[in-house]
Amino acid sequence: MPKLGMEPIRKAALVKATIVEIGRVGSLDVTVSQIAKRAGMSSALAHHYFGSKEDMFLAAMRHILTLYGAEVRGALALAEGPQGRLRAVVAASFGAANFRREAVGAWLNFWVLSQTVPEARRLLAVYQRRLRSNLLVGLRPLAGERAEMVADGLGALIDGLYLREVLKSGPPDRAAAVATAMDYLEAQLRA
Amino acid sequence: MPKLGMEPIRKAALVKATIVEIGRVGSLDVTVSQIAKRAGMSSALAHHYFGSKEDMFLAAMRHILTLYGAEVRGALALAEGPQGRLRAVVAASFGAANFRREAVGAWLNFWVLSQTVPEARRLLAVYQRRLRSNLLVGLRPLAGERAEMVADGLGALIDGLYLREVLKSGPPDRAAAVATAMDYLEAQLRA
DNA sequence: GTTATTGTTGATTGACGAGTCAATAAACTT
DNA sequence: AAGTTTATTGACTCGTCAATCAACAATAAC
Repeated sequence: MPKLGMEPIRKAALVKATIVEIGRVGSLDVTVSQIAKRAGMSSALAHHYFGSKEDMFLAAMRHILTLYGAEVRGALALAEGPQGRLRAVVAASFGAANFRREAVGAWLNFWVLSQTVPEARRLLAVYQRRLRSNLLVGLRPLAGERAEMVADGLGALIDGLYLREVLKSGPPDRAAAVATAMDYLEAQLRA
Repeated sequence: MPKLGMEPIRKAALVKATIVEIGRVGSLDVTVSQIAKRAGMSSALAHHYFGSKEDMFLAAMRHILTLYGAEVRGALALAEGPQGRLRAVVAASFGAANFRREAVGAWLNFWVLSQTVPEARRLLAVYQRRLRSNLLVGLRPLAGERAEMVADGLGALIDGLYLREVLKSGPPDRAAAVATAMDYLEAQLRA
């Protein structure tokens, strides 16, 4: 009963399933069959739409980065003044959509992937640059020439908070993460 | 030509080789044969001394944590006053022995491992607790009741700096990492 | 000098998994 | 209605790899 125009639907389902499975298993050692099964199709079909498992990983990564980008852009649109912008970026980084168990687990594994796969490395570099530049817009008026150092520190801190979330049990504590990051920011701006 | 007392030598060689190979390949997808070859023996012998690949991973992890612990303890022995202690812990965290490419790569992968293997998780939790408590000793006299929050932030920041090192190319910049961490600390203590 | 004990490996087993292929079927085209 | 394109899968190939085994060698123990 082949309806036409299945491609985007199937691909979306596979991307979602990839993230969920990576998060569930906790590593990139997920089989294409597992992913395909969760997405409700055969592994052959998964290979039909994506050429390889690596392609699926990369598509999943792009998806997560897109989500993140959208959340930041949305928050930034409502923000006012440098302080508001900074708070918006930090809050969006730990937004409910990004800071969920599966996404965080997937994130960590994409970091690993970036050690081997150039395209994955590129994507992660894009994310880092974007975060850095978003922070700098808010920081320059407030921290002057110290802005760069503060941005680097805050960026690393955010990544570190993601990393630590992996070890924790129970649901992610977004408020605590935001508090820690904002605390850093306030301390730096007191200078 | 079997000399006796090979066990500790072989095991040490395997542990070292495990770390190097994980760092080189950039993931836990290293074969026992690769590790054994680098350590100058057959894969069968590797299995003889360690029951399984997982055991090798865990031994490698323990080794890295031991190195780190030793470096911290050494630095702490020479340190004077709360400030000195804090600086010592931070500097040791980015010490030449720990903050090398292979070790950082291995570290990241152990984080991944901790998602699946309880013992790996336990080891990482021990590291986190130790770091936190080391920081708190120095922080309590200086930051009072804010000590806990600052310790958590600094801990996450250190992990984040490790994480970011993975993406960088070229040799690790220890000085920059220490500077960023100390900058955070000074900002917090200015309150 | 026979008998454990320790060190060592090549060959083998057994399982698993990525990617391909041939076949089937429904839709669209002309 | 014949032909083309899209959707879909079960079965298969081919490679890889962790783990085991059987065998051999050298040292220590008695």
